[in-house]
Amino acid sequence: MGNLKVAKAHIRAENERIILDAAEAIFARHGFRGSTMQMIADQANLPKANVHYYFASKKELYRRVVEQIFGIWLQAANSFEQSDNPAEALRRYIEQKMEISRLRKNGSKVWANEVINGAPIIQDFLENQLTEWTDGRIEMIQKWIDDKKIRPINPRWLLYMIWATTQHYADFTHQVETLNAAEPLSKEQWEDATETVFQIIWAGLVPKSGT
Amino acid sequence: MGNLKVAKAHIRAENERIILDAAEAIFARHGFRGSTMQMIADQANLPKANVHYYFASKKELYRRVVEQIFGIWLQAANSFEQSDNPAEALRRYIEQKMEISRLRKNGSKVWANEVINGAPIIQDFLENQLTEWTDGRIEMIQKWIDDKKIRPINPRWLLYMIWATTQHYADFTHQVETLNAAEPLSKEQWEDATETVFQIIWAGLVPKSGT
DNA sequence: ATCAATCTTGACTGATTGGTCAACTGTGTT
DNA sequence: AACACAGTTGACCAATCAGTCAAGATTGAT
Repeated sequence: MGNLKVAKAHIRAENERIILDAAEAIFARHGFRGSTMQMIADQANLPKANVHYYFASKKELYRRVVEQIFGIWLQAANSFEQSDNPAEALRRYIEQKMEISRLRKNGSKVWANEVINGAPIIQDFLENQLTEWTDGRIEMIQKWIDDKKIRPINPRWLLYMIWATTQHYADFTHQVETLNAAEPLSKEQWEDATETVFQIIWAGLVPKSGT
Repeated sequence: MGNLKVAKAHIRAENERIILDAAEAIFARHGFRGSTMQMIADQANLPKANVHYYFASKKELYRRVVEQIFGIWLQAANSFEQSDNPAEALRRYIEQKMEISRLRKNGSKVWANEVINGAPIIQDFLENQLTEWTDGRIEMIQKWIDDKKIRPINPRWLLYMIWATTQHYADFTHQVETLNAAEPLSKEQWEDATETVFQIIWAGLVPKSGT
């Protein structure tokens, strides 16, 4: 009796995963309106009607994709934990965000698309979780400043700088690769870029020296 | 005789401008597929058929919008001229790019949208003009490094950092404003953000001191 | 006044697409 | 074997939208 539900739930969970992954890829490449349920169905290797069996509407499917991305984003955010060693905290956060840009390009692109278009779907996320998280980190950075661990700059602009720089490698992958002789960045290039981003920002925060 | 053509050309030029501006605003908010010719026509206060009189197809209109943006981008690029004073050149370039982010949000958003989606329309721009320009600037930055005017970093990642950081304020306006109590950034905030971006990057490039 | 050219516009059309539906399949339980 | 129920699927429909068209308005030159 319970077995039946579990077995069925397993199929459901698996198909939902397949469809969500397909949808993320399609939404990333074509945006919300540019993606069709048929494209997503093809990407998932399922008939369109079957996609609608699992997700009532295109909007619902999109919302699920964006929610999933926000979850990953928050996870990375945690790597930026309370710490009185700014260099370590910043390094960890930048590395984490660059890693997400490398491995979860599609998610980042969907998120960017959503925000560029005024966040019609996930405005509540921005207003609640994101605002709360940002305020917390700003306080933390301010404390570093008060303790003279870094130079006095506006913490908010620093955060935006880190977000922008790291996400650039996901959102603008196409541009980055075009400027890299149409090749994806190699492992070495990713590491070098990450290190450079950290080095410039960190040296920019502390007048004395690097690392 | 010539007069006729001039008079007509004037009307044409004016209407084309109105439509291009309207299209830029609509494409920025809704992306290519999300925008309808009807929306653009309404924004321009013209009947839809009239828009089609000036621009044969939606794609052509879009291409014209993107080309216009690329022109502005190149113009800013020129402010980053050959100079053996890195601090001055960088400051000028960052200020210019932040100014564009402030005044030409829509253009930047359309560009971002286009690149995120794999640049289906303007791939040739990326491959030619952008590649050429980028290579030139990289050489220039490398020279600064060789002359020990700035620390040895990979010039390419520095350029991406500047692009990403400055364009963030245009592309992610909605997020920035949500995190600013739903208010646009004030004149002072724009100036402060610009100065902070420059200060961090510049101090990050030169271990010795600021400015 | 006449004419030719540009410009304007409401009405229409063919193609696309989100979503529905009813018939069907497979599986595990009794 | 009979049944219940999750899952599958092709065919269909109503809405939307890019683009067309043909009839008319405007303008300026002669």
